[in-house]
Amino acid sequence: MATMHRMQTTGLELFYSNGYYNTSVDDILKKLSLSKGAFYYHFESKEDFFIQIIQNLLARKIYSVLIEPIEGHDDPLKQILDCFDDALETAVHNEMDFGCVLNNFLTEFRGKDEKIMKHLCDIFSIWEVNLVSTLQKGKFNGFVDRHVDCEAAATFLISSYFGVRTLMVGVAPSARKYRFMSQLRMYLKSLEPKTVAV
Amino acid sequence: MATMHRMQTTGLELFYSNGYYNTSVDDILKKLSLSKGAFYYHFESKEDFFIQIIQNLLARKIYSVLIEPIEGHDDPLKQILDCFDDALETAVHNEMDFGCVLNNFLTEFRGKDEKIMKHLCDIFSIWEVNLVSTLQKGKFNGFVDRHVDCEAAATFLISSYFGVRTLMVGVAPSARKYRFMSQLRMYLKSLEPKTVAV
DNA sequence: AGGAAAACCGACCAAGTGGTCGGTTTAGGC
DNA sequence: GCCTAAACCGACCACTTGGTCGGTTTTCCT
Repeated sequence: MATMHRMQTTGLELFYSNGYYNTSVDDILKKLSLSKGAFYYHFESKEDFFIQIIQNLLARKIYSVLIEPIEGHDDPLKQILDCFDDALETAVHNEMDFGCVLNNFLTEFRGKDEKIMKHLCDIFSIWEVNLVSTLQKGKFNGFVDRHVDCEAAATFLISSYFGVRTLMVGVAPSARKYRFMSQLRMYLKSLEPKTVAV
Repeated sequence: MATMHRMQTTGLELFYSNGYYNTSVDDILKKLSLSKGAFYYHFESKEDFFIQIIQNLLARKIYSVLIEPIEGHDDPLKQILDCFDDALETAVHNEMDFGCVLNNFLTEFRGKDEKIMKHLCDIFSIWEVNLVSTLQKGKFNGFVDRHVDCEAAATFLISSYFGVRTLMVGVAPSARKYRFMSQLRMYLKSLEPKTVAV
């Protein structure tokens, strides 16, 4: 059981940094000093292996970093700002950053492996739905202007997050983060309820 | 010379839809009914081949779609909005859309091939610099509020564009485009000069 | 027509790929 | 101690990869 978990952890590490197709099963086994036999005893194929990683590790990661910090609080706009800020700050301090895991895998598997794509889209969908409903609740509670199109806002927020994570890899991540956050703050402000004109 | 050009064109096609590492030289040659000999007569390696594609095709494409339509006009905010709208509309109608070419390659080569990364970053940089200077000119001409941080705005715009292109692939591209554009319009509005209070 | 250079062919190579399988080690219940 | 089954080993397989090279065809200039 411990072996299985170790395989998944280093599997995700390598898949994340080298890509799925560019990481061989042997690469993972070499890093763990294990043999082919051990791998195919626990998993029936490389694809199956990756799907289990998605469900066991990726899904939890996305939830704990991008969903859980936002849902269930009163002011969604402030929560979103803080959540993005934390996530980007973590990325800045991670010298082995390769962008948003979900974004990278979505890009890599597009049109190649439908089965894997389905699982990735499921995770993405959970994030999106949560964001939309959090915004709608914020509207109900008076933290978001009632004219705001919550689905549109969620799409825009996710887009910008995916994009900035890609931009931040490598060149001046800290500066890019700072610039991004300043504009995000402006955008979020435009979602706040308009004070009634005198 | 015609052969060389055909190779680059279909090379870009396949690299774009399948990824660089997941596309073999043989794949490209099979589609063109050419042989290994022809390939290695014109190019010294797969890497060299791709670099030439970047310089000959990718650079021009990015310029004609994302740079040229924006620069040189008066109101940069309107130009950006129209430019993004056109680019996204093209993507919506392209049933073989796999996201923004530049974004995908930047993601794929990160940490793998420094030489190629350099060339990709160069193209990216040109786009970024152009966007910043266009915004600054807009500021000078009174189309952009003088308090706007142009570099931050450019980062934010590029981020959101990269991200939405990824989101639009596959699931409901048209709806996603519409939602994105509505929020982009809002954001760009917040960059307009504030009318002086009465 | 002739000849040389440019363009192209395709068999071949070493290195890797995902996956198989017969066999060995290890752990736990009796 | 014994036996079974889970866990693991590593040689092996068919196949693909990027790249080479000796040779053939095309093209074009004189």
